[in-house]
Amino acid sequence: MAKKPESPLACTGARARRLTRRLTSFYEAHLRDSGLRLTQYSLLMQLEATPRMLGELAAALEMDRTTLTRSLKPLRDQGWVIEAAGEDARFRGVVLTEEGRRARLAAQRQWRTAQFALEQELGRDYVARLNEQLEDALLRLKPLLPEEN
Amino acid sequence: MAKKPESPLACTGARARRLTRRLTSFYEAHLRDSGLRLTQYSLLMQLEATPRMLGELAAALEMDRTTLTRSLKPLRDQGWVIEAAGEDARFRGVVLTEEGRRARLAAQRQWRTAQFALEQELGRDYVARLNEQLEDALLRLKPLLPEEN
DNA sequence: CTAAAGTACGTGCATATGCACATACAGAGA
DNA sequence: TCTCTGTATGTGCATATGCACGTACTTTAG
Repeated sequence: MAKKPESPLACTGARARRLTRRLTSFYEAHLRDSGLRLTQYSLLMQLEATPRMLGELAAALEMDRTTLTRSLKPLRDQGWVIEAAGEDARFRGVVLTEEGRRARLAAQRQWRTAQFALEQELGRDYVARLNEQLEDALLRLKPLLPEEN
Repeated sequence: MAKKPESPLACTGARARRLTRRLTSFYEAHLRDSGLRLTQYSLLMQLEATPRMLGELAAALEMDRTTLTRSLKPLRDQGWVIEAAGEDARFRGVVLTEEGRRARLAAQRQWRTAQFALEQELGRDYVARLNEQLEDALLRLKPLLPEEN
């Protein structure tokens, strides 16, 4: 039994990237009116749940710390988020403003529309399974620790 | 039965993005020596298979055309790829150079290491299933067509 | 043949992503 | 108190991503 020749499509990472692109464009088509990107929406949701220090927030979202810093800028510019140093001046607290709360609420309605549309497209159960599969893969594939220097 | 409250994690798109980040960093940790990003590797593989016009290539990889243009630049700079106009000067053919072929081959070895490591981490069958699931989701979730103006 | 319509691409702009390096601040020890 | 070290964060650089808009070249209608 010869090994199957490798096709460029055999790459799990490439596939995941492609699916993510498609999903992102799907969600963002619905979020367009809110002026929020999908990432930004996730950010606002996370802040609503628990205001946090920047680093904590990055860990919760599992985003690179520096990516988060930059992702917050447009939200700051819109007045949806405020950053303030805590007692320990090294920390920067990130807080949702009242306007931010409103923006999040509006965006959430559109997000729901998107999620509903996705379930229409793929089937409610299919989406539920997909969520579980993604979640399970996340549980199994541990993030790489940055090299401890 | 009351509806479950929505958590920020309920979003399929956010989950997919997270998994993609993790997979990308996993693969790229292995590809590091080759100097290629995962996307660039996919690109070289695709070119090896069939040299194409830029637009065709973008469609094959399902990448935004303009993203592809920019992604080719570092490969051009490395001398791995050459672009040339065809008879119809509107088209630009993208061709792998001999050096590009060598780079691809070296990268492919490292990609294999990565894929193998992934299978070690998650189990061979699990990865196979994940691939199928991703592929299936891609088949079902059609890409959005840009608005026909 | 010439203007209009169509096709394939590139550029500018705004994020998203992560690494390497620099900075700011706090606590521990001399 | 004055480093030294550790912690939280910011910046520079190089892609990745996609939309809106502009450009170059071809084909087609008149």
